[in-house]
Amino acid sequence: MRGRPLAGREGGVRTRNAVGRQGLAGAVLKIVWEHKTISRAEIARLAGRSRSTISEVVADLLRTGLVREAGAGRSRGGRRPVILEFRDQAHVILGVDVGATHVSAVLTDLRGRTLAWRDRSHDVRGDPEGAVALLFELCGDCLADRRPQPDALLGIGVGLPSPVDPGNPGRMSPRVLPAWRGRNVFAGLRERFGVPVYAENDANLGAVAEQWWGKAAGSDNFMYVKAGTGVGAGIVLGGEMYRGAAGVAGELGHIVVDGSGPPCVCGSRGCLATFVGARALAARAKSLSRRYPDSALAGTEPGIAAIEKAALAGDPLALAVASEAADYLGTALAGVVNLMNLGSIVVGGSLGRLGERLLVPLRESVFSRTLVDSAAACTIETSSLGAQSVALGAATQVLVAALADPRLFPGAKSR
Amino acid sequence: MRGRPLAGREGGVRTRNAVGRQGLAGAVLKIVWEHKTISRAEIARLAGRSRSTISEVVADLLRTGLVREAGAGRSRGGRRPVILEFRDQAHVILGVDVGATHVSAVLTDLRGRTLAWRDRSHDVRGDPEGAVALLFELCGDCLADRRPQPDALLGIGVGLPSPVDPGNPGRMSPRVLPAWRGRNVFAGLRERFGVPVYAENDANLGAVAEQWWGKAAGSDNFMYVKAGTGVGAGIVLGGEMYRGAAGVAGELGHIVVDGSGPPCVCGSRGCLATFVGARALAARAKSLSRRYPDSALAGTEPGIAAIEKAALAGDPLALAVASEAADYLGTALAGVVNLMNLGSIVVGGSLGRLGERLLVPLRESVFSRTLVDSAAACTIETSSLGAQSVALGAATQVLVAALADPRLFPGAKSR
DNA sequence: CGCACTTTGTTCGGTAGCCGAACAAAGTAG
DNA sequence: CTACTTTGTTCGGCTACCGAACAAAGTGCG
Repeated sequence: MRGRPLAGREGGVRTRNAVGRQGLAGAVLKIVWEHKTISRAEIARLAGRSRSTISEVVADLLRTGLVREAGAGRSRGGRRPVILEFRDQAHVILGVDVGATHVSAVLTDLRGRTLAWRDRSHDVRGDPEGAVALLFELCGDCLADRRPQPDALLGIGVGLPSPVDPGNPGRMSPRVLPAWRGRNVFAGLRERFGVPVYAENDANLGAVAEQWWGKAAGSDNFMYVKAGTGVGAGIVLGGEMYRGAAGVAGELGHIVVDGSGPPCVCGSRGCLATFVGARALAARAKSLSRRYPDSALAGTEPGIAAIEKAALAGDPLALAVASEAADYLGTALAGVVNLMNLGSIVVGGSLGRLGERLLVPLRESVFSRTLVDSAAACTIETSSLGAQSVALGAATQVLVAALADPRLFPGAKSR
Repeated sequence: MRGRPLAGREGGVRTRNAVGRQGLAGAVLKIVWEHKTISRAEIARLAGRSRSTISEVVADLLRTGLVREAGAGRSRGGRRPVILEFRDQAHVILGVDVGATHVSAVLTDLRGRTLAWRDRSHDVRGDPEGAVALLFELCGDCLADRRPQPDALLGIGVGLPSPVDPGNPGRMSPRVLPAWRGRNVFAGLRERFGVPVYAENDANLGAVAEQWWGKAAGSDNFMYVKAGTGVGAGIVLGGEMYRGAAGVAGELGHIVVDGSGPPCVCGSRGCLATFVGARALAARAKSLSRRYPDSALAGTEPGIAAIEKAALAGDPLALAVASEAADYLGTALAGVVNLMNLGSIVVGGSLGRLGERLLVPLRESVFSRTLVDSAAACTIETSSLGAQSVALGAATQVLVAALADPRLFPGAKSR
């Protein structure tokens, strides 16, 4: 405690006056963004400030070009309000998704709309230098597609399959990308494109994407489950990303779902990962194939993509495998729902793409194991954002940062 | 979204100026409380404010009697500072613990020291009116013990074995105390003693007690496990009590630890509650008694208290039962630790009182199932606060509220 | 249609909270 | 003894915000 001066929010003290009016400006900007069009008087009511104060703040925002006046609105029994409009096209954002076997990039506007999109398979672990080059290339390609004004680029968000300390994005866990000297990559991006770079764990970004554009919109306590090669989760509590004591929260794969199940690398038995990972699904498909001789998967060595495809086509073997996985996943999620009293769960990744075919057995599994109070409060859905999910979340985290502090928008006048 | 004006904290906007300087006053008061003795200049450094501002705030606090000047401190190379001292005896607090089978009350000072203590067995569910009368009686007894100045009582905290909505303490889940008309009891307390009354769930209060006076001090992300008749948890994340989407977070008992275990009332199989609840422990002791003919428990129908007592005396049957329970509990906690990346776990209730006899198998169970990153960050302990734990936490929540807003201290001059 | 009442957005003076400079008091180090 | 620190107070000033007042522009009722 000694020697460490308070940094930022703490004990309810307002965040050191140095922030000046940026706090209120950010709140107002976010209100305008949320409503798309809104009057000054309405902002004043929503923000709990006087009209005079809001007028001043809005005058600043008009100067930045993020907000503009767009005619008169409908009267509410008196003078007609001046409608303010958030300019979604004022800036663009790059979002990058670095997976284990692919790199992709998306260019979005300030409303999460995709302006350009690139996806390329690549063995990131085997060729990390190549992955960095590819990352730069895809970013350049996306920008070339739309040729935004200079200074229109707001920032770059990067998603990584590894825990990321947001206060120290260069120092990521070396387990996944040992060859990346982190900081170099991010510093390189910053220099090449001349904008801030934000790094974050991929499951967390999936959660951000769902929170802003997907099924979790409006939910303050929810979990995004990324069920693909492995099983990870991004957890949002009280509207904020939850990272845990050491920044590695979200490891869903080692919840025990069958104490007498097969041993797991973590030292336990019957972990979720031994039933739901890509390898486990493939093995299960193989061992069940005798019972389903007509299945398209019978006699093959199916990968997770093949199982996903077959299940979507209604293949009974693939559906049986998915249904079993859903039952185990539901067992784990039921425990989480009971403990955390979540408002919603969104499932993404390969399993998430199965939609109703996953949801029916999954919901059955969860709701048969939860207490009424908690269960009534929790909705379970699959993601609708598809393969762009993580890249979209990566772009969104840049938007989040800028909406909270409008000074991050290039061209925002110093005042 | 429409029509609902922002209430309190939201989107980083400061909490409506009506708070005035109380925010800073609360922060300063808490700093003084934490340091017990401290100078104005040191407060200024810790709070990140100027010395002039802190001087003004301190002048207000001196007038309330909560803080006083206590001579000169050691020089740090210049003029000697005036030492300010928090007056722990300025006020007293009542904390009440209403359990399923007992009612207890504690009177504390502002440092969590017990000034008076009453504990009485009572069938709360069978005789709710009697429980209310007993509650009033014990509060009166505690006050009679010490006869504090009129106006010295700061408030009353009440712990209940049921979810409590802190914004609406009268409307608690009717599952536990159907006969209580909630609001009447609290309103009655408020009127009888003339102070504010705060209600909260008992496991949450156990967590508060550990956070302020126990093993979780300094931990921002931890869980308090109350393992007695049932299994519940109080969860603190980011330093704040976590309540979940509907205020019922903390239901630990229905995490699955053995998918092929016995059926549970919740609809699942092999829930933690089927292995660790009071009933499960008793049944297990009975079925194991043949193997331990020398045990004090052999041939009896042991309750949880008897098992606890025997285990503390080293009885091999009781230890075997406790050890098995620890293994199951550890299985569930390992999943939670992996998912939530907690900084520490404190175990209270009957099982917690076993100390090392529980901790050795429990830690073994958890750490053999957790990944290095998360496990390295998590300490596991048993509570050292004993039977007063919940009542102490109940008193503490009153202290927390008052430290955050010094206007709650009686006699604080208006300005 | 006219009149009373609303709502919006701006202007302007005032206030509360906080800071920084300046200062006196009281110390330490050489 | 001198130079430098640290503490705590005083005081002027800045900034964010509010509220009152007002003009502009609307609605609704008689």
